[in-house]
Amino acid sequence: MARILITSALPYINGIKHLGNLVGSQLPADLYARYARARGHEVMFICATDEHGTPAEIAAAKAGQPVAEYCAAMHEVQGELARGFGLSFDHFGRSSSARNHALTQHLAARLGAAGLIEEVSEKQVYSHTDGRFLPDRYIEGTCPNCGYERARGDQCEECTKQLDPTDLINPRSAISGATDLEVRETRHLYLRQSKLRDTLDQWIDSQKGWPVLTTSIAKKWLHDGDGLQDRGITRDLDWGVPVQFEGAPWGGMDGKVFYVWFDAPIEYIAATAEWADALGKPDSEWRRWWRMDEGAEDVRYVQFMGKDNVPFHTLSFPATLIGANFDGAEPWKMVDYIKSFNYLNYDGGQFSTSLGRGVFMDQALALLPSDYWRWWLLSHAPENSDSEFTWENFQASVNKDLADVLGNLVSRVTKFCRSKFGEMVPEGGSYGAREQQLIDDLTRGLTSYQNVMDGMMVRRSAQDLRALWVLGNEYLQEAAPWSAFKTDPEQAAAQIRLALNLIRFYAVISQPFIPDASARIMAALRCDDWSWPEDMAQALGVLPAGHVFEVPDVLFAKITDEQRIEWEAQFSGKN
RNA sequence: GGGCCUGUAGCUCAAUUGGUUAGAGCAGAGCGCUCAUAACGCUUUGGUUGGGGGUUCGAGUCCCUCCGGGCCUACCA
Repeated sequence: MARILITSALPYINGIKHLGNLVGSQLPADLYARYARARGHEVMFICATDEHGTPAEIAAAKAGQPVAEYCAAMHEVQGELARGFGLSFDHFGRSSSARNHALTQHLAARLGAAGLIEEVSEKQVYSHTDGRFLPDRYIEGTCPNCGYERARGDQCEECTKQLDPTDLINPRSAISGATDLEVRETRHLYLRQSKLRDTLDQWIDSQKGWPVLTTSIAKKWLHDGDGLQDRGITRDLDWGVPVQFEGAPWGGMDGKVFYVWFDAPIEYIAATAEWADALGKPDSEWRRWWRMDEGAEDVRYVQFMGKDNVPFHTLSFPATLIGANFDGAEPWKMVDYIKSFNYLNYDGGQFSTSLGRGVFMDQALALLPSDYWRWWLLSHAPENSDSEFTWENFQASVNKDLADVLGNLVSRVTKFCRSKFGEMVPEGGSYGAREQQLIDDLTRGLTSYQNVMDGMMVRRSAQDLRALWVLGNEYLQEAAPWSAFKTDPEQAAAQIRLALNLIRFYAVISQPFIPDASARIMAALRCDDWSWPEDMAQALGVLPAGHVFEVPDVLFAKITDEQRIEWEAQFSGKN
C-alpha cells in the first residue's frame, strides 16, 4: 500500500468545458485515482476551478454579473458536471479560496526572501473604455507586416509574425473595440526562474520514464534561445490574489494581483487544505501530503494535464516550490510523474467554444450516460498524438465494446440462469479443465491490465480490459451451458455459477472506466464485495451457490443510426 | 523563421526501443452457435510502414532529403 497524490489540471472558470478538456486531464486522472483506490492505496485526488485572470473578468462582464458571483456560480456548474461524469475528486476546490490567497502570498514572500523576486517597470496598454490594462492578445489591429486587419498584439495569425501591441496600426481593444488606448508605465514582480535553470534542468534529467511530450517541452523552454526567461507573476487586475499584503517584502503593489498561472498550481496545495477544512481535520492532515518534513516523504505525486499546461508544471511551479525552500525550511512535495496529453479534435477540426463546434460536458450528459463517454474518451485518449472524435467511431466503439461484448455477456448469463435455475446462483457440478484454462487466461490478462494501469497507459488499459471481457464470451461459447443443460444440468450449473462470478469480477475491474455500469451490475448481483482480485480462483468464488440475484436491465442501450445522424447535425456548429 | 510530435490495413491504433513471416479492434467475406441487446465464437481477405536515398548482417525503428498533418514559440489559460 502506497500513498498517491493525484492532481488534474484545473479547468478554467469561464464556461463549460468540452470533451477535449475532459479527456486531457480530469478523466484520465480519475481513472488512475479510482484504480489506485481499488488496489488499496491511500489516494488524495485534487482538482479545482481556476478562477483568476482577464478571461474570467470578461466572461463575468458578458454575463452581467460581478466576477465573484459569476465564478461562484460557474464553480457550482462545473462541480455538478464533474459529479455527472463520476469524477471522484477528494476535493474540488477554488483557486479564489482564502486558503489559496494565504498560501500564494506566503510562497511569494518566501520567494522574495530567497532573492528570486525582482521588480520590473514595463509599459502596458491601458484601455480607458474598458477600464483595464489589456493583455497583448486582447489588442487587435492591422499587421504592419502583411496588412491583416485582425492581427493580435502578440502575433499576427495571418503571417505568423511576432508582434508587440505597439507595432499594430490602428490598435483597438478586442473586448470593446475601443480605440482610446494608452501606453502606461506599470511595475510588476518577476519570478527570477532563470537563476534556477540549472537546478530545474538537473531535476528534469533525474526523472525517469516521463512522456516525451513532457520532457521535450520542458527542455525546449530551458534551452531555447537565451534559456529560461524570468516571468512576470503579477497583473493589473482587480480579481485575484492581492500582491500587496501585510508582511510583503515589497511596497507600492496596491491594486495588483498575482498572475493566474502563479496562483493556479499553488491551488493544488491550497485545495488539499480546503479538503481538510471541509472535513474539520487539522492542518497536519493535509500537510502530510505536501510537506516532506511533515509526512510526505513516502507520497508519490502524479499530475495529469494537456500539453499546453506542461511548461507551467515542469518549470514555473517547480521553481516556485524550489525557491520557497531556499533555506531548507520548507521542503514542499514536488511532482514525481507528469502524464501529459495531446488534443482531441472534433470531426476534422478543433473543438470551438465560440463556434459551438463539438460536444460540451453538459450536452454530452444530456445525450447519454457518462459511462459511454468515459469509455470512448479513455479508450481513444490522445496519448501519442492528437486524436479525433467522430460520431461514427463513437457509435461503433460504444455499441461493440459496451453493448455487445460486455453488456450482452451480462445479459445472456443472467437470463440463462433465470430461465433454467431461477435468480439464484445454482449449485452442483464441478470445475474442469476448461474452467482452469479460463482462470489461467484471466490471471494472465489481469496481470497485464494491472501493469498498464500502473504505467498510466490509458488506451492500452482499455484494450486489455476489453480483452478480459472477451474471454468470458469465449468461455461461454465453448462451455455451452445451454447444451450441457440438456444432458447434464449439474455441469451447466457449475458453468453458470462460474459465469455469474465472472460478471462480478468484471464489475470490479471495470469500475475505474465505467463506474456506474459496474455499480449496476453489483446491485443486480446483490453484492457489495468490491475487493480487487488477488487470486483468480478465489475471486471467482465470491458468489456462493444459493446467492440470490436479479437480472439487471439492459446495461448499455445501443446508439441507433438515427440518433447518430441527428447528433452529427446538431453539433456540427453550422447553425 | 525556429523547435517538437506525427504519417503503419478502408477506419482507429500496436509493434518489448535495431532482430524471425509488421500485429489487434472495427468494417468486409465465409462457417458455426441459438443462452443473449440480430448478440457470441471460429476462420479469413486486406500492407512497397507517405515518396526517394543512405548506414547496417538486419530498418516501421537510426541518418539525409522531399511531401502531408498537428502542436509550441513565453501577456489566453
